[in-house]
Amino acid sequence: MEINIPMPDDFNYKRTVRSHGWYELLPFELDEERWTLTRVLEVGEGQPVTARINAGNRAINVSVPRRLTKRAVERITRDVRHIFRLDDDMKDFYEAVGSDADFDWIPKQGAGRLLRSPTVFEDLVKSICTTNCSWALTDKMVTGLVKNLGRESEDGRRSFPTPEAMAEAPSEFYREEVRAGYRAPYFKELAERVASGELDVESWATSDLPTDKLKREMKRVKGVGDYAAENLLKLVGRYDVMALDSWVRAKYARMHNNGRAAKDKKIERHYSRFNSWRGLALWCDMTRDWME
DNA sequence: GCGTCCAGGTCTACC
DNA sequence: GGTAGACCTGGACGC
Repeated sequence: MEINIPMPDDFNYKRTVRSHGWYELLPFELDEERWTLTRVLEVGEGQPVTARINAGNRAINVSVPRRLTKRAVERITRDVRHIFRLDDDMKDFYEAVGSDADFDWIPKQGAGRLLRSPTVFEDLVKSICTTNCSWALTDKMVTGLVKNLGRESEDGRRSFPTPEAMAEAPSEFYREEVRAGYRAPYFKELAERVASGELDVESWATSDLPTDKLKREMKRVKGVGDYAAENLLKLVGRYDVMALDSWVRAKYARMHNNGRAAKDKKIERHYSRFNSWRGLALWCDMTRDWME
């Protein structure tokens, strides 16, 4: 069956899909020729469903291989809206960057929506998987989690594991199968805290806490330091943080500092005129050439 | 084939 | 609050 979800006029499907590396990590898969984004989604009690997503003229088209209940359709619609941030109001951001010659391409192209997972838990686990390793190892760790602990859809693909499924797996599994190394106990502990209800990470998406307090909360999770917390803050819609990592520092050096390393303070100053949008302006600047 | 470095960093102990 | 050293993995690189 097909589900059509209206999209805002300023929404750029391709820019959003390739807004950062998440589209390369299971349970996302991108067909770069057809621009079909495949994603295994949970629909509640029943078996997960493999959704094939593409963009039409005015709506996002979601194709699923079986007829779903009204409740399941509502859940998929909610997830797709969340993943592509269709409800984000980009007006203020576009106004902030639109009058700057180096950034006016952003509103013109409809960039700035960062692809995210259906749950904060998944974004959090994946953020930990990006720390202190190559992208190839991040991919390997996420693949290990999904293939071993995810629930199977009808075509054999798997969903992202729930906190409960991750809590049941022993620490050795994370070390030996997922190849998570020193992160192994962090995954186990995080999953147990979330599954037991002690830690509600989904509330971070709608939290009223100021950014610095929310960041402190996030950093109480083992394995989450400044970079991972700030990356996650961007994914929950807080753009007054930079999330500087070695990739951004190297890219900034190439783009704006004649190939020489720049101090973090200097990078922050470069985008400070965008105030609460500085983190998003930075990321758009760094990834401008991804679609050129 | 082997050793070293480091990648989309974080934790702990110590000052 | 700031910093040094340890920490898993695996690909790239030099020898």
